[in-house]
Amino acid sequence: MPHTPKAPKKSSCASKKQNVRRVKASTTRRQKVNFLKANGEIKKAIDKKQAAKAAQRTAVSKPSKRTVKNVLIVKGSRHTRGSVNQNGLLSKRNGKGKSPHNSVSCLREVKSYRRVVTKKKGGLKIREQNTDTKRSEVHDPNGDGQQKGAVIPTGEEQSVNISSEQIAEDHRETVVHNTDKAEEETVKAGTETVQNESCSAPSEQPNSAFVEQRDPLDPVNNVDFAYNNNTSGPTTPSPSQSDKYVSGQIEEVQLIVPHINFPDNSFQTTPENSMEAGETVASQVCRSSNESPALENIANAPQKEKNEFESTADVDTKDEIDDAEMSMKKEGALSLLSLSMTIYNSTLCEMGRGPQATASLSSSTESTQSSFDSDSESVLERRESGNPPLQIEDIQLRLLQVQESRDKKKRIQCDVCTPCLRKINCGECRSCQNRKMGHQICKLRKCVELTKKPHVICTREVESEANSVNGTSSEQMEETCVTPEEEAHYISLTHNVPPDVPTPLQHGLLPAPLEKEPGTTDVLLPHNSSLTFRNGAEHMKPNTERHVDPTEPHATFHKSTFKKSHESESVQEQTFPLKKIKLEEQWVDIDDPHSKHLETNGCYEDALSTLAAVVCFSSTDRKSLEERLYGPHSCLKTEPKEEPYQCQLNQGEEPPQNDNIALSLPSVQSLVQYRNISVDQAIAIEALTQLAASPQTLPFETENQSQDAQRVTSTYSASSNHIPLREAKPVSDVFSNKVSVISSSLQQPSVICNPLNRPANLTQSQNQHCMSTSRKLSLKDLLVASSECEKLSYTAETRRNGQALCKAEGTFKKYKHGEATQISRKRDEEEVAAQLVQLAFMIESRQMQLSENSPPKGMPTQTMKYNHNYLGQHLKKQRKPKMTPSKPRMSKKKAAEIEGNHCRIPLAKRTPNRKTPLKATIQKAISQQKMRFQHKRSPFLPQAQIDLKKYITEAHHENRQLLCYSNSLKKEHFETILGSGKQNGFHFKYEHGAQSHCLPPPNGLFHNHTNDHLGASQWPRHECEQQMISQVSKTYDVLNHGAKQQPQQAMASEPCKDSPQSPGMYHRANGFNDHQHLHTNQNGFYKVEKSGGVTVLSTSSVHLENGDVVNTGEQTPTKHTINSFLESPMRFLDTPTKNLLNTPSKQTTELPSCDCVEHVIEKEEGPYYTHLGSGPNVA
DNA sequence: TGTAACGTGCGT
DNA sequence: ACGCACGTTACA
Ligand SMILES: [Zn+2]
Ligand SMILES: [Zn+2]
Repeated sequence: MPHTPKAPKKSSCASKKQNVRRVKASTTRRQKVNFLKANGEIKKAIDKKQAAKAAQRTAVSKPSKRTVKNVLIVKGSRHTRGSVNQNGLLSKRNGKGKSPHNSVSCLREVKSYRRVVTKKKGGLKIREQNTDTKRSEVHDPNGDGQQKGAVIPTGEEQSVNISSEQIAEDHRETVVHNTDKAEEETVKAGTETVQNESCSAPSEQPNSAFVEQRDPLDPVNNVDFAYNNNTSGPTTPSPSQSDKYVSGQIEEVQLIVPHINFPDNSFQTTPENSMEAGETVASQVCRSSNESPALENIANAPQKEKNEFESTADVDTKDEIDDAEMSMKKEGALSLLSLSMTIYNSTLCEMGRGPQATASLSSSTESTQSSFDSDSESVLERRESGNPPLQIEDIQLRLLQVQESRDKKKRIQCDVCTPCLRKINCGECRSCQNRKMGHQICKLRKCVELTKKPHVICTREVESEANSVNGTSSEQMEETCVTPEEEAHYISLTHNVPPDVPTPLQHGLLPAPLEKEPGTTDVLLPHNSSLTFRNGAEHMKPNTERHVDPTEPHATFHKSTFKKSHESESVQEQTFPLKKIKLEEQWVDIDDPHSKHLETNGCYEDALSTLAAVVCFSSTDRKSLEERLYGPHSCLKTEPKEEPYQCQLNQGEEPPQNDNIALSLPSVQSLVQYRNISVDQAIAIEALTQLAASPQTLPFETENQSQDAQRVTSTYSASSNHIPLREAKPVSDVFSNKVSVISSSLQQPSVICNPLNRPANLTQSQNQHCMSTSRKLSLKDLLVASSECEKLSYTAETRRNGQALCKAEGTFKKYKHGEATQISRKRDEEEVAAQLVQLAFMIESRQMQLSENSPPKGMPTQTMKYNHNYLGQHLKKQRKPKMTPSKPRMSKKKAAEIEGNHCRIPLAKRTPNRKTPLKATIQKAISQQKMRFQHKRSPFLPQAQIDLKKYITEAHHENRQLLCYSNSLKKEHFETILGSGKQNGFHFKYEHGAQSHCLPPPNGLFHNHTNDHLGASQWPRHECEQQMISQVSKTYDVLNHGAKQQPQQAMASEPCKDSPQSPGMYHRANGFNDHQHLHTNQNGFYKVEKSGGVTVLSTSSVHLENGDVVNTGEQTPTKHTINSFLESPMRFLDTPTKNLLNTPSKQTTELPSCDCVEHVIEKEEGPYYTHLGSGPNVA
């Protein structure tokens, strides 16, 4: 007794409220209003008729609610929704679509049934009475007795009423629903109020029908059957039953449960219920044979009713029920229930009640279902099922669990995506303006994940990622970044993806060498995924499986992988959700060891060797290198290098040679001897030369190699990155952000250039080694001295390269392998040459610096980017690498001079290219064109480069300034570099996610820049300035802004010393902040481009030359600057990035006070490119 | 309990 | 698709 009233009351209350709301809304809105009104009226009428009792009101309210619900589906209170959903589920089972519609349809159907029933039965009065009594009962437990009395006469009703209040409740509910439905019907029909009543009766009708049906069958018998069935449970349901189950398992389940319960509690009633249910089932079955549609309708209707009942009964129960239903449907955990149901049904069917009852049964079933739906628990409790309860309970528990597990409930913001990161409502969007009514978060803040559909997420996410990748828009990247889950999926996908990716690019072109080894393919996979970098690197050889695991993803994943990588980075920055973390963790885990190895072991040489190997050798070599690196870390260092290299060379040469790069030992040896170069260097040189010879193949190879190298390096850097990424956030959000940004930027920009650049870088590194060796500076020494720093830098570069490669790959794939590859090849060649030269310089500079050991500052951009990851961990290390970059810049200058614009242009182009893929295809086209021009130029052979380097190196110090493409640029460089470094970092950190994407063209470039900056800082500012050529692009604004503060400070310290330019630098930086592309000098090109929201930083490492020449003494100031950058960039970035984000405008707002800057800016504005690189390009 | 936001459906 | 409105939920 008490149970019944309570539930209804609750429901009624809720329903009332809902009704009110609904009414309001409905009035304003839709047809519903009409229905509601009609319903309300009808309800009222019914209520009046039904009972003068006050309790009736409640009943009325219920019915009204119900009606509302029925109608409602329209507005549908949640409950109704839930019911609707349930209905929908049921309907879905039946094949119907959405719950609301279904519910509506169900209602209609129900109505029809009712009508039919009423017509058939003709015992409307009784039914009405029943309904009334039921209602009264609902309102008043006492009513039950009345009802019972009333019901009793009907017979079936007796069983129902008598059986228990619970049953009565169920019936009541059903009745009410029926009434409601009837009302609705009346409303719809508009004419037949009587029918409505009759309809109300119809709800009872089922009962009557049951009675009729029952008449033949004794309820007891039914009950017995039910019990038997239940107990026997196993009794195989008739095939028809199975069919039913299939069609509507949930309903059946629900029905079953109630049946079970009923039998337990009330003998007759239970039997009735069971009978009903069984009948319904049977009827359905029977009908199904005859009238499948009708059955469906019926089933739906009952379901709806059930839902309604449930809603009325208890909201909570409803929800649960809904969930349970959902779970039931999905999981089929309810199989037990279904079995019982089937049993019942079968028994019922056997009983022969079937078909007729169907209509009535449907209603009855509905009632039963509804009761069950309302709450299996509540129902159980109410009904107090004895034996069955256990099963039921189990079932319920299962259901609950399922529900819980499946709980639809609200999803929560990912807190990772850019929108989620936004904490301020725009106040302009409709959501903001209409928040009260809309209850929606600011559109700008709406989580990307939430915008996605819940279930499909994985695929969609991947797709989205892929799209984003394709789109290359920073936004997409950011968006894709994404949901942790998605990320996880992505990651997995990415892992899978990489393999795919490699196949097209790597495999297609250079596959042979890499592929030769089985692992290579796997390796490729990691390569493919920029994200995986480290993982890839690490995994590449050893952990191919890991990558393989992900194989799930498809080609599209490549993109996704890139995105993922970005995302992962970004995610990491943002504090990825667990899922993301998981994925990341994998990477990290993988990376970590590498990083450890790298760090712990002076693998630096290995890294170089690996780079060389990568460049020169096939994946196998790489693997060997990796193994060496990882396994014999210590060994890997300088001394062992040669051996491993040799081995690698031998190994690698053989396979790779086949492809393109076969390195000739004699040549290598000759190189070694002739030039006093280490074997590694010689190998690298040869590789470079070969690459130059076979540019086309090179790109792929280079890419592959670069990827590998990146992987390797990435493993180093990545490991650091991964760790930092995780930790980075806590350590410094900026760093992490930067990293992510950087990575993203790198990836995108790198897309075209990176692959080439990387190889170039690698080659450069090798060349550098050679150079260094030639210079007599042993890489080992350098490595040892600056092993960490260099490692970091290299790793960073490699990472960048890897990322870039990944991106590039992705872009290539996306765009068109052929074109991209060709271009990339040309670019690669040119870049490689330039990079080689730069590298040589870098190496030299490093050596110089190493002696000095003050490079860390130099890390600027690259270090910033990569280091960001590291930063927290390894700032110092980064600094050292910085030194190296500075050299490259010098080398670049020299190269530029020697080569002409090749290096520069390629870099510039690269950067633009990178940019282009990301943001604007136009830019890409332009850049590509430029690149093409540049590429046309023959790449520098390593030897030639070395020679050049020698000359250059000799003249470097003297010529450095000269080398500096533009003196003014130099100043700018400092500023830009500093600013860029800082800015980049900041931008990346802050903006990267949203808008700006730093596209570090060549890995080296950024590093170089950073390094240069550092080096510059270290070195005499003058030199730095000279060296530094900053191209200011709109993007610079942000960077500059970011840089402004720190750089200014740092710069102030340095530049002031060096020259008046420094102030200009500051100004510039400030000015640049607005929107400008900073282009660094030959040494390092900084290109910061902002297109819309994306900011791309392309940096060519400033050459050490400056640093080499002097700077050591002054490095400290740069350190400060660097430190300030690292530290302060966050600050700077915040505002600028925010500003940028807010106003991605390409405002060329304030040009730097310095004329130079302005000039640069002007020039740059058009092409974005740096004067050095872009100068020609732009020009 | 109140707020913010998700989920849903409908309408356009 | 987008917006609107509602109901509901998650969270504080
Ligand atoms: Zn808003
Ligand atoms: Zn989000």
